[in-house]
Amino acid sequence: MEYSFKNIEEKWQKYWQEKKVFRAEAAGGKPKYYLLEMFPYPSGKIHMGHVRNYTIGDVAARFKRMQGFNVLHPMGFDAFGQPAENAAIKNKTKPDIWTHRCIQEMEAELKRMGFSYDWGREVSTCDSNYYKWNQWIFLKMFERGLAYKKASEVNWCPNCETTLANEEVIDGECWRCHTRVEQKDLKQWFLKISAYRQRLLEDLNQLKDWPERVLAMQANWIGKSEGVEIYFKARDNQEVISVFTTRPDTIFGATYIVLSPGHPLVKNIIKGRPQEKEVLRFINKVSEENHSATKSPEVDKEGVFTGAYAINPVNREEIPIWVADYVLMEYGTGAIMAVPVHDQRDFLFAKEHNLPMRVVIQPQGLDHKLSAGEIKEAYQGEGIQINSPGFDGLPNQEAKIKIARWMQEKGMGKIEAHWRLRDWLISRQRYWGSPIPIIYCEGCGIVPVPYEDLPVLLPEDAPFTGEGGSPLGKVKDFVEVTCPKCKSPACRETDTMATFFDSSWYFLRFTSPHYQAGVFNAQEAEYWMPVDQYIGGIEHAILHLLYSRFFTKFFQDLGLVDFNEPFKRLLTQGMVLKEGEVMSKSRGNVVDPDAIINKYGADTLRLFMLFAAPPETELEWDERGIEGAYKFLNRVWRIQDNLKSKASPQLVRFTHKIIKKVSEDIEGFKFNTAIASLMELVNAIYQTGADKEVFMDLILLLCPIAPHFCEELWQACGNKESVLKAQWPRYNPDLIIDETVTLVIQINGKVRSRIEVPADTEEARLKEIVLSDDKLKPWLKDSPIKNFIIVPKRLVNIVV
RNA sequence: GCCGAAGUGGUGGAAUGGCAUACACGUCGGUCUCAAAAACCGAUGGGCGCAAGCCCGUAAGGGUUCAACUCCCUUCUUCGGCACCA
Repeated sequence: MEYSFKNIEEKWQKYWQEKKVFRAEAAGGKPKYYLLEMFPYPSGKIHMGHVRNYTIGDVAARFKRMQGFNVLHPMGFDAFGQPAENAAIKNKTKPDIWTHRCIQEMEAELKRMGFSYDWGREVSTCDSNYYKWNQWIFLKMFERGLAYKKASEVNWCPNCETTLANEEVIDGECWRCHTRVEQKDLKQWFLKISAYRQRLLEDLNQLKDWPERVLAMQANWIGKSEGVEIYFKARDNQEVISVFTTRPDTIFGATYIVLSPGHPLVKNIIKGRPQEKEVLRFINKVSEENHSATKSPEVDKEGVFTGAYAINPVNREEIPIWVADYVLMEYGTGAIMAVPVHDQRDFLFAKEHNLPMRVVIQPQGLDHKLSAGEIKEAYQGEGIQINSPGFDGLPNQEAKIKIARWMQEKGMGKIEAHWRLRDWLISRQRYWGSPIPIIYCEGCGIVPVPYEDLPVLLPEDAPFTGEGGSPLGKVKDFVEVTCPKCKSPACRETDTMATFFDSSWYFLRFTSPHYQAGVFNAQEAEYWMPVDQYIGGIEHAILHLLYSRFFTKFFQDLGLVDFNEPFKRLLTQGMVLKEGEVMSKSRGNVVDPDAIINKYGADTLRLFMLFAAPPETELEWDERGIEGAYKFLNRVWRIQDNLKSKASPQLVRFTHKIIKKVSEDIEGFKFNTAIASLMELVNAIYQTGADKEVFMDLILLLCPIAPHFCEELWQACGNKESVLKAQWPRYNPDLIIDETVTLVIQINGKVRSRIEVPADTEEARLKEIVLSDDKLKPWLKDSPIKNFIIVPKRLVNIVV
C-alpha cells in the first residue's frame, strides 16, 4: 500500500501552524542558533532553486532543534524592485497589489513544502514599517558624510530607463535585460562604502567558515594594490603628471610615460605642437571604438607621441610622453610610467614603437649581465638592482621599500594604496522603492527629513507608464513640501533607493521584526546575531554579501551592535539544471515545484533534492530520481507492518553506526551520504527485520528530511507528542566497536586475501595468522619478505 | 592572461594516503501472477578464462610512497569569477 502523502502533508502542516511549533523566542537555557536563507524576490511562483535553497536550510534548522538548540529560522520577502513595476504596467494594476498577491502565492507554496519558519516574524521590505528604517539608516549615513550627492556620468539603461550601479553593468550590458548601457550625466546619491574598504578587506580573515572562492571574489572586488604615486614634471611647462606604480623598484628603468586618451592633461601638453592634430585624431578614434564595437583585449597596443617630455624625478632624465589606449582612465591616475624590460605590456608597446629600454633588475642565477637587446619578453620576476644609483646590489623586494621611502622623503612621490572598490550608487529613477528622505530648499540647500517625520510614505497613486524620469516627480502632493528648516516652499527628492539597500540589513530586522522604537532591538540582536549559518546562491557572492558586511560595520560604529561580521558560516548552494542548462523561463525548461508536490508530495521532493548531489555542486534535475526517492519512502512506510518483537543484535549495532554517520553527515551538510546511509539501514532491515526501537531511530534520523512522513509514522508507533519534541538519537559508543574486523591482506600493494580476526589481536599473533593463510602461499613461496606493514584494523601489506 | 573549483562505471554520485565505484537511477535475470504492473531477491567497470583466478582501470604523462582518485610536477578539458589593474 502506498502512503497517502496528500492527506499526511496537509494534516501536519495544519498541526504545526496551529501549535505554532516553530515560534522562536530569545529566552530559555538552550544555546541559540540563527539559521537564515536568502529571502526571495516575490515573483509569484517558487522555482526549483528556491526549493533547493530552502530545503537545505530547513533540514539544518530541524536538525538543530532536535539537538536542543533554540533555533531562529525566519522568512520574508525582498519586495521592492523593477519587476513589480513592469508587471503592473503589463497587467494594468498597481505594484503593491501585484506584489502582495505574489507574496501570498509564494507563502502558500513555501508552506506546502513544510518549511519550519517562524511566520510570525515575516517581513516585507515594501512595508512602511520596514522601509521607514531604510530611511532612518540613510539619514544616519548622511549625518556622518557616508551618503553624499555627486554629479557624475552614470550608467544608463535605455530599456529600463534607469541608472545602474557599476556592479550591475556586466560586459557593458544591463545585468537584468542585457541592453547596451549608455553614459549619462545625472546628480546621484552615493554611499561611501570606500570608507570601509580596509575593514571590509581585513575582516575577511575572520570568516574561517566561508567558502574559499567567495573570500577570493570579495578580496578581488575590493582590489587593494599597494605602491607609490610618483610625480613627473613636464619639461616645457608647469604641468605635473602623477603615475601610480606597484613596482617602485623599477623607477630607474622608466623610459617613457603614457597617458590615457581621456587624461585631462593631454590637451595642455600638446597645445601648439606639430603633433597636436595627430594626437587629437587618435583620441577621437579611440573614443569612437569605445562607444561602438566590442573591444578585443588582444588588439595591438596603439599609441602616438605627444612631442612633449617629462623629467624622471630620480635621475633627472628626460623621457618622452605618449598617449595610448592600453592605459585606462578608470584605474590609478590614468597615467603610467613605462618600464619595458620589466612589464610585458610596456615591452610590447616599446618594441612596436622603437622606444628605449633599460634593465634595472638582474635575474638571480643568470650567468651574464641581462641586456635589453637579448630579451624576448619582459622579465617580471625577482632579482638584484642594477643601473639604480644608490640602490644597486639590493634584492629588488628590499629596494622596493627603500626606494618608496626615499622618494616620499624627497617629495618625489607618496606611498599609497589604490583600490578597485568604488562608492555605491543608490539612486533609482523608479517608483517601487524606498523614497530617499531628502528635501531641497532654495535657501537651505539639501535638508534631511527630520526623524520624527519618517516614514516618507510612497504615494499610492503615482502615474507611471514606464517611460522617462522618476514617477514620484509627477505626484504634486508628494513633491511639494515646506522646508523643515525655514518653512519656505521646497520639494522632495523623487528618486528611490536601490533594492540592495533593503536586503543589506534584513537579517537584523528578523531579530525584532515588529519593533517600533528603532531600526532593531539591540537586546534581541545581541541574543540572536550573528547569523550562525547563512545559505544562498553563489550569484550573491560579491554584492549582497559585501553590502551586508558594510552595513553591519556601520551599525557597529553607531554602537548598535558589538560584532563586525554578520554571517559566521556561509554555504553557497549550486544551481538546479535540466539537461545541463540552467532552468529558466527563457529556455522554457522550467519544472514547476507545485506539479511535483501534487504528483509525489513535498517529502519526496525534499528527499530527492538532497540525495541527488552535495549542496555546493550543481544539481541535474531527473524525474527518474524523483521516482527513486518516492520508492524509498514507500519502502520505509511498509516496515511498520512487519515489526518484530526484537531485532537481531547485529542490526542494533548497525543502527548505532548509522546514527553516528547520519549525525556527522548532517552536521557537515553532507545530506547525500546521510541519505545513502539511511538507505543502507533500510536494506538491512529488509534482510533481518526491525523492532520498534530500531524503527523509531530510523524515523528520527529521517525526520529533518521528510518531516510530514515521519510525524505520521511516529504517531503510528504510538507516540502521543509530535516527533519535533523528540531528542535527536544518540549512539551507544560501546555498540559501534566491532569485536572482529576484516583485514585486507596485500602482497606488494595488491589485494590477495582477506581474513577475519578479533579486533584486539596483537601484532605478533596477527603476523602468525597472516603467514599461515593458504591463499598467500603462491606469492610467498620463492621470495623473502622485505617488509611487513600493519595498519591496525584495516590492512596488512607484505612487501616481497 | 590571472585567480578559484572540478574531471571517477551507461547516468547522478561515494571514497582526502590503506579493499576504487558505497547509495541510487538504468539495464538484465529470478520470485509472485492467467498476464502485466507493483513489490521482493540477485547480477551489473573493461579484457582473458569452463572455472579458480589473472591482467587493465579514477582526463593524459611523470614523480614521491610499502601503498595514490587522494600528495608533488607538467599538460589537456570543463565550469565560475576578474581582466590592458600599472
